[in-house]
Amino acid sequence: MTEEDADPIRRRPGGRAARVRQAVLTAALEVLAEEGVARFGIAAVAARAGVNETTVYRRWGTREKLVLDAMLAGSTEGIPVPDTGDVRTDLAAFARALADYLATPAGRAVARAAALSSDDPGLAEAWETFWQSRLELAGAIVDRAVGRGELPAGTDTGLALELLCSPLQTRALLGHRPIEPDLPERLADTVLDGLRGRA
Amino acid sequence: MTEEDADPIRRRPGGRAARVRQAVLTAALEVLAEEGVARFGIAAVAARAGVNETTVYRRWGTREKLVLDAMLAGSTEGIPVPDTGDVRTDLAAFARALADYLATPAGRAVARAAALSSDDPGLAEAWETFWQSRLELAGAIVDRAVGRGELPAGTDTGLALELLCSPLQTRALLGHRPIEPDLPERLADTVLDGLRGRA
DNA sequence: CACCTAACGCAAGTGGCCTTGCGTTAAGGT
DNA sequence: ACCTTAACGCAAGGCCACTTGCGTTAGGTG
Repeated sequence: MTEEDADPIRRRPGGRAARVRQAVLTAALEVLAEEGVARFGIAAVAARAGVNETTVYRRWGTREKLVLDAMLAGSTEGIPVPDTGDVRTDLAAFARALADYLATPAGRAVARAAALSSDDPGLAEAWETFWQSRLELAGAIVDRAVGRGELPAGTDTGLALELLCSPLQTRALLGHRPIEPDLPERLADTVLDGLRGRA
Repeated sequence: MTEEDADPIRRRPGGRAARVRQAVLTAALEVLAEEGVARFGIAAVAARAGVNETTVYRRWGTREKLVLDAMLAGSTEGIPVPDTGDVRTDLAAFARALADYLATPAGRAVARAAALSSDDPGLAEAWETFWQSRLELAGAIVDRAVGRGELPAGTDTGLALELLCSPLQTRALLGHRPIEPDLPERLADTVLDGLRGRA
């Protein structure tokens, strides 16, 4: 059974609706990157998308839901996950890519938006899946290292990535303090030593 | 020379002004803990403090400044910094205390508020000093360990605390995902091994 | 092609956040 | 005790996010 057939109302995923949706989401990402989360408003998004304000309110309801949907839709291009055959190189490169992304207006906006809307249980769950999918991709770095014997068998992939990424995320969120160029590399080194234990 | 004398306007730190200030700040902390950052409003704070709305707006101006001031004023009681003579015990206890604090409504509110207002340069600087003072206190744990020879001489105190604390902060900020009971201890262990390097 | 209706545009209206002008209260000095 | 004025209360108003009712457009179907 398909879920579309279970829908009591006949939806119209065709032409105009899809066009409007795409225009609004891309406009939302642009406004988010330019104005920031605080000044992010439905009116600006609607104007840029060439769509009436009412339409946006009816389809998404609140700012938070719109931001979330825009993130999910625009998350096709993510942070690249390197695979050079060396854990240290991979982790350092990934940390640097994340740091660079968080330094962009869009990156800052994503982090802020998630922090904002994590009060709502429903939205929090959606963000959870968002982060989860991201972390699973990067988890391949650690898993491959375990397979090659570079890291012990019982290594906690999630803990490793949290140790590597959250310092960067925290600086971007609470942050004021910039990310030094050598920070990603130092993080990767320290985390690796920590995972290997006192060998 | 005292800085009060340099002020061109005669301030009145006495009786009523101080009473109003204290009432508003405590009311702000209460509303912040109960309603969260998103629903935090000047009207609710003024009503609870038994003060007119206008007074709050004139003294603080915006929500962000009020929240920041309330945090700074209420930061006298902070997270205790243990000193048991063992780094691992100290770090684990501190991480647990931080985790417990971030689990409370007030703790969540503090983190969210900081993430929200970090767009404004002036407020970001004020928050920076806030975090800085907190981290310096906890830095004593690492410094003492270096003095005892438990950690190498070149240990980066700031990096150590960031590795220990930011995973917890990130979970509280973006988070949905609860902090497991054993997470603080595992963080302390892994970070310690990382700092000691491949010895 | 003709019909149905989901989805959009338009415009008026609501409520909450924030500002402003003016009169009143009380702190602090003489 | 008296005066000055910082700080507060009150009330009116502006601004902006958000809602709602209704008419119109255009996707989808027989």
